[in-house]
Amino acid sequence: MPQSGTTRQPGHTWSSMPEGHTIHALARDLRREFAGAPIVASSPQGRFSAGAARIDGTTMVRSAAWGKYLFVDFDDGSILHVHLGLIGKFRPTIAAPTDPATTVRLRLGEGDAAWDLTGPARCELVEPHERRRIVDALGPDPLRRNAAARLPDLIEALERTSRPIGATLLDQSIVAGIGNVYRAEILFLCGIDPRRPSSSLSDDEVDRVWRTTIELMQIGVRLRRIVTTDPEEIGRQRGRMRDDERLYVYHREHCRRCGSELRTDEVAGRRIDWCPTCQH
DNA sequence: CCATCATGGATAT
DNA sequence: TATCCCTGATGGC
Repeated sequence: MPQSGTTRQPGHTWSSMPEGHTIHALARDLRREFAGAPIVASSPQGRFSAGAARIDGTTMVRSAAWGKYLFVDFDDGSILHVHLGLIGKFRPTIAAPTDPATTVRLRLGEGDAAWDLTGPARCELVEPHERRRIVDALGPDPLRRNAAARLPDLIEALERTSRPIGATLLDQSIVAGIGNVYRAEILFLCGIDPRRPSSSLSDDEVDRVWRTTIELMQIGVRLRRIVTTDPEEIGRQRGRMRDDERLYVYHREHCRRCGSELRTDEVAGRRIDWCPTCQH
C-alpha cells in the first residue's frame, strides 16, 4: 500500500467506533476545519461526483449530528447527509492525495487539510423535508443539549413495550446514538440483564440508564473513543488508556469487575456480552 | 488467496 | 428474521 506522502498517522481515533459520539465529534471537526470559507469537494471514487460538484465552491454554514446521522449545510442551501453505517469512516486524508483512492466517496478540502469519506451507508444531498423526516423519527439524543430533560420521554417509551431492554436501547427511534458497544456497557454499569422486558425497568432504573448514557457518551466525544471504565479517572487519562482496559464486558471473555465468565446472547440480532453475576 | 467479522440500518418477506 | 450494502483488518490455507 502506498504510504509516501502520508500526512497523518493511520489507525488514529478517527477510525474508531462509529456510534453517536463519533458523529458528534465529526460534526464539530468538520465545522472547525471548513466552516467560513469556500470548500473544495470531490469524489475520487466517482460515486458522488454530482453531489461533490454541487458542494464544491460553496461555504459550509452548519454541521450537526442527530444520533448517528450527520447533516452539513452549505450557503447555497445544499444539505449533505452522511451516515457511516457499520464500516464507514470520515477522517483526515491518510494517503497522498495523488494515490489511487478508489474507495474515497467524498473528499472535502485539499492537500494537508483534506478529509476522506469511505464506506458510508449514506452519502447524499437531501432536501429540508427529508432531513426533517429522518430527525423527527429519532428518539432523544443523549449528546444534545436538552438531553437530561428528555428522561420522561424515555420512561414513557420503555414502559410501553415488552421488547428486551437490550433491543430498545439499540432502537434509534427510542434513543438516538447508542450502538452495540455502548449498549453492552450501559447495561453492565446499570446492572441490568439485557433480556429483561423494557417495561419491567423501574423509573429509577431508567433514570440510571439515561444518566449513564449521557455521561459515557459525553466522555466518548471528549476522548474520541469509547471508554467506560473508571469514569472519574478518565478526564485525566486523555486517551492514554490501553485498549483492553477501556471496557467492562464488550467482546470480553470475563467480567472486568468480578472476573465471572461472561455470557453471550443475541439480542435484536446483535451479539451482546453480559455478566450473569453483575447484571440481573 | 480467500473467508470471516465488525461499532449499522434499510428493505424484503 | 433474513438479506444486502459499503470497507478493511485479520486469520487460515
